[in-house]
Amino acid sequence: MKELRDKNGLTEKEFLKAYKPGDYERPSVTTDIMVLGTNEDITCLKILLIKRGGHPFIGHWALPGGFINKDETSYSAAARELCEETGLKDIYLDQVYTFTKPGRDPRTWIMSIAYMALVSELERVEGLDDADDANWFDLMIDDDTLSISNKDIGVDIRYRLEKKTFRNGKISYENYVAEPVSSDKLAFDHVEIIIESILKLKSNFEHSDLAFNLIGDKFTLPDLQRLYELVLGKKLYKTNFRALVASKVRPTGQKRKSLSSRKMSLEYTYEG
Amino acid sequence: MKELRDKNGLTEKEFLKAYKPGDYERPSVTTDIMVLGTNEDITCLKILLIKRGGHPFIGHWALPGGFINKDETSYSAAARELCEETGLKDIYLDQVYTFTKPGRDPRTWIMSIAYMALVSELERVEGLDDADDANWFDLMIDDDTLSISNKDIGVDIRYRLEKKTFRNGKISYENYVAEPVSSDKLAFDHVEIIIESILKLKSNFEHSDLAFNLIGDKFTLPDLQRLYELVLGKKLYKTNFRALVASKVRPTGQKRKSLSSRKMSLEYTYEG
DNA sequence: ATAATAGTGTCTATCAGACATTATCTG
DNA sequence: CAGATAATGTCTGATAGACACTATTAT
Repeated sequence: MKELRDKNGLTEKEFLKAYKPGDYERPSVTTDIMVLGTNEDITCLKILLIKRGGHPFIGHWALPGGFINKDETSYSAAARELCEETGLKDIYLDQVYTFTKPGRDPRTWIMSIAYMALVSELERVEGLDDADDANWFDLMIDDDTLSISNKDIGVDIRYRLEKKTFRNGKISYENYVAEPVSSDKLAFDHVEIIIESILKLKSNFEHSDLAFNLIGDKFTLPDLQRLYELVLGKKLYKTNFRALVASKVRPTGQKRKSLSSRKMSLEYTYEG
Repeated sequence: MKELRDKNGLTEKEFLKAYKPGDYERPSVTTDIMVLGTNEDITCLKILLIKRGGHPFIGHWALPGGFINKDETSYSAAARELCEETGLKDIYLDQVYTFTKPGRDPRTWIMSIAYMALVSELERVEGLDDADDANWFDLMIDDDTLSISNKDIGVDIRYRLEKKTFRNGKISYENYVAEPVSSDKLAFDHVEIIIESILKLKSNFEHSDLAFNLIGDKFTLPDLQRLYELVLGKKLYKTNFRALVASKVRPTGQKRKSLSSRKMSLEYTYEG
């Protein structure tokens, strides 16, 4: 069983020794990372974008990311790029989807493995406000509009969303198609990456502990509830919300002001 | 805004015209497809594997799949490979995860975008039993063992599963690590692909209509329930199950024998 | 002092879990 | 006919949705 030979009479060892990768074309593969946080009072999601300094899409805003090296996984590449470009590390980072449509990058054949990163309020500010061309943007999404804006630098990128139904085997599912309605647009197919990631975040949010990556180590329940309401896009009932998270949190015994309401409230921490 | 020039003074058009992909190394990218079905009486999941005819892993069983071409998406590549290798088309096909660990292919740097395909009993048999080296295997998975076997051809591949906890940001999640316990093993990291895909199938199964891709157009409720029990790995109560699927199915008015029990039962169809 | 928010109590509709009963079918 | 399975009815406990009320807090 060990010394099987192929049609050329080679063992596996001999085959691998002689192996030369073919001459057919190969794609470049990048990671693109959607980094999400919230603003001070948890009223708005924030997304981190980088201004492109070279062609293509020069001057356009894009997701941070970069090419994957031969000796790393896509996860390590995403973590490395994130740290290099923003200083963020040890944060939540998860693979979302791989984008492969030919022509998605006008240069050449480039696939992108999309990741989603979540940062809490406390880590969020660090070293970014004055980074060369990185900036946090308000991200707002509802049933028919996606908007990415930053008043300070006068950027307002808007897409109109249209629901479209796709079939897959015997079942069908809905997805959004984005049409730009502002003169500013995101680079590449990064809108699609953002939409896909947001949908995944929403659908996992209620039944996982993802929320605790978007809030500090110590928090109040009103703040946590604001966060849930912000991501899910709907009001929740206080009592029901507290029952939902009761088993996940533990009171610290302290009190603190809620970030959202500026009122005193009991402080809690995540029971990991 | 249209005629931005980069540091070399080039417009985007000029840049793209002059663009030469760098000389740095690029990975090959394949798709691997986990095709799932069930046996005649819905007592066992079936997985489609192909026997490798060349190095590496010559003689080992592997997921069907192949390289992605420059002019197609990973989805089209998966659909194309599936049709070429098995004749299956117009079936459920969905991206699962992209595997990138260096060394996962002993030849060279190869990433794989994993897909999951679901086929119903009726389409399933078509043209495969005597395909060169493709075969359906019984797939069984529980908390500590994964087994892939086919009595007819005397194959019994087994892995011991160990739960391991990983951290991601502030939260932690569990995953399985597989150790082979049979002399036969799957090619490459295909065990990991199978485990990841099965977990995704299970977690989506209850709250989606995935099930209807694994059963014929017309079916009995007892059969549909067997399918749910098989995938979820637990007994369900008839009444509760019927309440769950009531809104998704419609009686045809006919009767037919259940595949699982061989008793007469009302026939239903999927209300897409 | 007042308006807003925190914390808690409770009522209800819904739904999953769990049996029980009767009808029907196969061998 | 006997044993198994189909179809349906109903009870229970958990939980999400929905308000109400009181205590606290910021301005």
